[in-house]
Amino acid sequence: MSEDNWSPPAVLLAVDLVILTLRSSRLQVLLVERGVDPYRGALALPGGFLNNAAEDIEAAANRELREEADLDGTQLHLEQLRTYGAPERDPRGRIVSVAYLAIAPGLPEPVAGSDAAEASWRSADDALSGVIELAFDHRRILADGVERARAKLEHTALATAFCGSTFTISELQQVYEAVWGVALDPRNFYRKLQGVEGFIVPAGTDRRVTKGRPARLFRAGPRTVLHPPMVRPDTCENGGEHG
Amino acid sequence: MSEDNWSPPAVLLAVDLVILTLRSSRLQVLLVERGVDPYRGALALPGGFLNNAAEDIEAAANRELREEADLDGTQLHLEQLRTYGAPERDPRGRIVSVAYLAIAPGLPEPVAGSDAAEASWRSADDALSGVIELAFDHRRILADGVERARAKLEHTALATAFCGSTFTISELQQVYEAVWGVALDPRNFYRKLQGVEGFIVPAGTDRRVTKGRPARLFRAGPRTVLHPPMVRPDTCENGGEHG
DNA sequence: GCAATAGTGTCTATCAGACATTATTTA
DNA sequence: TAAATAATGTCTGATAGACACTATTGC
Repeated sequence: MSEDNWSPPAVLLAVDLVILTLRSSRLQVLLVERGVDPYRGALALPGGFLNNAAEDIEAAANRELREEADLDGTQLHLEQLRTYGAPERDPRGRIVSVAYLAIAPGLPEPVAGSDAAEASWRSADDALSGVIELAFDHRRILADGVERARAKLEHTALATAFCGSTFTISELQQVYEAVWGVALDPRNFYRKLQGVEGFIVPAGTDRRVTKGRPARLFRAGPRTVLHPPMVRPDTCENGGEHG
Repeated sequence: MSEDNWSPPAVLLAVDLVILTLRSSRLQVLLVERGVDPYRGALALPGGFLNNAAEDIEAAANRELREEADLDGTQLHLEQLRTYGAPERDPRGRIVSVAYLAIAPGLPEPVAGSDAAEASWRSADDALSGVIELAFDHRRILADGVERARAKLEHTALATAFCGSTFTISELQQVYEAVWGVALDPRNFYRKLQGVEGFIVPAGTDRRVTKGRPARLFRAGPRTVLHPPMVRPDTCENGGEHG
């Protein structure tokens, strides 16, 4: 089965980042314009190769987050998503990419002139539907990232990662509505949220003033796993309905 | 930031398999005894390097499934679990491993003399608790695999992958009980299962004869996503953690 | 005052959890 | 007959979904 002088093949390892945020109540993803072939000029997920053979993969993800998006990985949610390694996924050769999912609070457009000058926030829906074309298999990676975020909103407190350190309940509702792509009843949402102990905790007596009555401010609570979960409304998916 | 003659470092890519099954109503995992250094003689997850630079990663997982476990990947559930790439995880050098999770129906002990002669089913609990020591970071990989299986039982039809082509409702209940490590009420379980349309469908008029009244046989239905989900009983968990 | 948003209450269908009962087999 | 397991039924507390109402701001 194995020859005497067989030795395992080496591959190039890259990381790609699905960085999601909420801007103007829409789910957006950070994309960069490629400056080199292949796919020069096309949009792609931020990412790059390991710096050296000793660099940890998650450290590489944090480094790309800083270099390409000007974001601090210690301040936002970052988790490994999945590894993509089809032999033909990159025309340059055998490149295996470990994708990471990052969730950031709403941020301004990356500043021109910075390291992240080529990066810009784009509509996640446009990228998913193909209105915006992505290089390589990045559309698939994005789809997996968005689906991961959707699923984790249900049973973890991930939604707070889309918000600043303090937020109102309606801001949190906008996160759920934008990521899930559904409309939620504010009153039921309010009641449900208050019922899950430790999900959100009051943040002092400050209020957020906009147009109507000022809203109370909260911050993320100690609970990360939601019990019972938030329920995503039936979007008549999959094999059917229910009994 | 990048030197002119910089080139990305290469790494060795391996796959590791978390193969779970149910034997005697216990969750078990397939482990192999290592015949070579490092960790010679210790138990480890089945796995190995890519055969060549053109081999697809999932194909490599299927190949290892066949070579090391004598299992046919097309007949059982196989999904990518996670990638492990800490620089020091393997004393031989920089080896990045893509772990896969496989779920198999209850099977006999691998036959001595076959390619899988070194493999044997072991208690998943023993391996998780440290009673059985595993090589490398394989205990962590196993823990992630078991947790993935536990979570997926809740909102997918994965449980049927632990059973043969036909099964009884109580057999399916044993899957949930063994993987979750809880006791479930047979009557509520029965009612719940029948209520989720498309999860399981009757398989003819045959019955499974054991001791008491013969049980109806079912097979997996078309539905893969459970709506509403099966609910894992409160095991007074959480305060904070995440992966 | 009006418009707008925040926050609370109430009803109801559904469902999970507890537990009783009947049915069908082997020994 | 008893023992064992399968299958069905009933009650109850919790809750998701629908929707009406009150509260507090800016204009």
